[in-house]
Amino acid sequence: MAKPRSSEKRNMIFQAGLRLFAQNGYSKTTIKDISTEANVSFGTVFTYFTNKEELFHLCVTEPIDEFRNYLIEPETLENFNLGTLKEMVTKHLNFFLEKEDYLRVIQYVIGQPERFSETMEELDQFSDEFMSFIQNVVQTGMEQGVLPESNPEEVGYGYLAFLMGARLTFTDYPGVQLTNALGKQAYRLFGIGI
Amino acid sequence: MAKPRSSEKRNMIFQAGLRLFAQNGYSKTTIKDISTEANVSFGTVFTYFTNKEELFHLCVTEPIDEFRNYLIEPETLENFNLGTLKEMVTKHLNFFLEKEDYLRVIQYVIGQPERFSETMEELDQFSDEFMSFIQNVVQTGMEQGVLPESNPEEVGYGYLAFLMGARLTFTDYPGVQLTNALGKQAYRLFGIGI
Amino acid sequence: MAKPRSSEKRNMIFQAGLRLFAQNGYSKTTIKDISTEANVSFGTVFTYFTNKEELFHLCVTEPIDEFRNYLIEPETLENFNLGTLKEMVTKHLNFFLEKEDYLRVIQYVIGQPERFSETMEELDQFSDEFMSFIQNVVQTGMEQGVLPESNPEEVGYGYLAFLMGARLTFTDYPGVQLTNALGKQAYRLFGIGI
Amino acid sequence: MAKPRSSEKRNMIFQAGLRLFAQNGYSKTTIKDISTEANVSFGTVFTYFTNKEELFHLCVTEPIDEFRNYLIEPETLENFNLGTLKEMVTKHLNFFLEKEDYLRVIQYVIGQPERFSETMEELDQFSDEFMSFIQNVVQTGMEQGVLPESNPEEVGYGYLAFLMGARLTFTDYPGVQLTNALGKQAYRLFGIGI
DNA sequence: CATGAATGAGGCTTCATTCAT
DNA sequence: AATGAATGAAGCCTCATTCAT
Repeated sequence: MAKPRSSEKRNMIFQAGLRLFAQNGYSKTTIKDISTEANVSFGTVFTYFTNKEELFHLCVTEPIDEFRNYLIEPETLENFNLGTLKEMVTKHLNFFLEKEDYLRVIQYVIGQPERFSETMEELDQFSDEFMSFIQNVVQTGMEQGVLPESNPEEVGYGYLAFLMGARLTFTDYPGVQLTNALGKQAYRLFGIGI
Repeated sequence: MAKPRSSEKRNMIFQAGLRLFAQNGYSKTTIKDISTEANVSFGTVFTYFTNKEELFHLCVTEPIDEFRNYLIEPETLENFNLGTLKEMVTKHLNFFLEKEDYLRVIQYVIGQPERFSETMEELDQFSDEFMSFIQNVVQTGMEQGVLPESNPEEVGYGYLAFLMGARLTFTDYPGVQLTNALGKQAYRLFGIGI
Repeated sequence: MAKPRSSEKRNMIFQAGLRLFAQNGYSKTTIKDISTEANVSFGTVFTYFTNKEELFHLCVTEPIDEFRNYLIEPETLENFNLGTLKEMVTKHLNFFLEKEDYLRVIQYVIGQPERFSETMEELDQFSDEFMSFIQNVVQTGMEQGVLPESNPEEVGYGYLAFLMGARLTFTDYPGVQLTNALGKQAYRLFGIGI
Repeated sequence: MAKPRSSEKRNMIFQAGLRLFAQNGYSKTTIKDISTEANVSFGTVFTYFTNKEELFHLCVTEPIDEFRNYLIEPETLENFNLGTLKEMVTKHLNFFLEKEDYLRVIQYVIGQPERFSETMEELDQFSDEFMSFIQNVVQTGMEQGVLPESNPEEVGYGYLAFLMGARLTFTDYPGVQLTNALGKQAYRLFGIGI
């Protein structure tokens, strides 16, 4: 009963699931919808995923590793200055604004933590890691005199809230323009006036 | 066919609907769940609401007016200084952190705008009003020399994103502590304390 | 619990029921529909009729007596000639073509005899009476040399079938024209060529 | 989404639907009833038919083609005489008396034309074709001196009414006997034996 | 008598999952 | 591995009937 871990078709189904779960939520999305979107027959979905719940869980959790590597860059800490900070912020904002489908399902899960508790746990863990990284950034920035006196925890809270909200709040807006506008505000959260 | 607009039972159902939609989303929430939670029989739900969809739509849109009056205070503009600004921010944060159920359903809708397009429209309209109010606040603050040079639109974007994200991101955290922490960050978005 | 036998409102409800049962059948017609059509409140229907089933049964059976008197005229037998026969046929045809609503519900019941067995019995009884009357007419006509040699039973069968079919088959056609056309055919069933 | 057009099971469901719709009408007949009668699971009905309404519509309209071929025989016109006419009448009567289930649903639809307007249209079309065929028969019969002077349209009306009524009126009667009795009356409608 | 809110049984339909091919 | 017909549990909604006002 072991499901194949990788294959062309599995990926098609996975992407289709991600897209549709993001757009319509869990219950509204049907296996039929997914199979159609993936150009795959109905039964094939069950060849690669045990059931709908597992597919959803994997759509949310599988990409976490990739994103961890992308969003948490130790180099930022090693070689810290205003330039690397701004690069980091831009990277974060772009990611949150571009990975629309993925962020949506994440927000979907976060919005119903009791319902998807198991999935939520894995997200929480990543969220903690990310927050802790940001706090490190703030700490480092303060120590090096690049950032003003701040409470690293508070900055972390605010920054994460800001990033999540950006994705949630501005669905239709053109990306680049928004990145610039929100970028300035993000710097302000770190205490940088420009 | 005309459904009674107000009654003890209607309100029970409404509140139960809001609570459950917030917790489990639209599809997962059943009319049976709602009627049980409201201590009302199954059929009674349909005495007050045409169908599930309408109940959901009303759960999202009916409170808007009340919140408009609460969140958009023209007095803030008439008598503007750092104190009134901080009061406003505190009020906003408290609201976004306390009206948990309501904010969750709003975020649920925003996360699936195509699915709930009609409901989304009414939310968008309110969001525009709110953003425009914030921009007025920034403009007034700048004119009076209370706020530093800023792009009002950018501050509006950032502030709204921040508020929405606050609610979404920190579900379990104790309110007061978080209000303080996030409050400082909110001021920073207006350019205060940088 | 005795229901009032006659009243302005009862009659309104009765007529509305007849009309709607004729148009939409039993199950599709709701008490709400009937009360609305009768300009009466919902609950009032139950003031005059025990339940829906009884209302339907009465809509079909109550008018029978009136129609018996109209359709079965002993005078036709007492003073028989071609003229009275033609008068009778015209009367019958007009009745079957004009009492649209009533004939429709009758045909509705006849079409589902197992479903409305009790109601059907009363209709059957009337149908027997009517058939027997027609056989008498034929017998009398033959004895008086007005009608050709015929099997009275067969004429009765055919004539009733013809009348019922007329009502069923030609819903939209203009009455007078049809009465003339079908009248000639009815005479033929009695063996009269014109 | 495409439903299989033919299969053992589809046919079982179709026949069961026809039988039950004929016996109890549309609303009273449940999908559960049909599936049970067809020895099929509940859900299987929806594998072959989109919904109840479509099943009903098809029960009424699908057999039309077959019956068109059976009831409308051009040969009757090509080789016309009293014998072929009587054969035709017998054929028609047998059909109307034997296809009990099918005729009942037809009459059910005709009795509620507003309710089943789409289905009714297809029936009307066939009815026109049939009537036109009968008129041709009468015209031909007159031209060949086999039938007396008649108004073909009137004969058509009367004959169709007669056939429809035969089925409706005599539900319980033994077929053969009735065919003979009604046969004679049918000839009379064509002006034969008067 | 008149009214209509309250109730819940019952029907249609959807859809995840199974399984034979 | 791939397919899709078969299944039936579960949800929404309708509506006859009751009953308190």
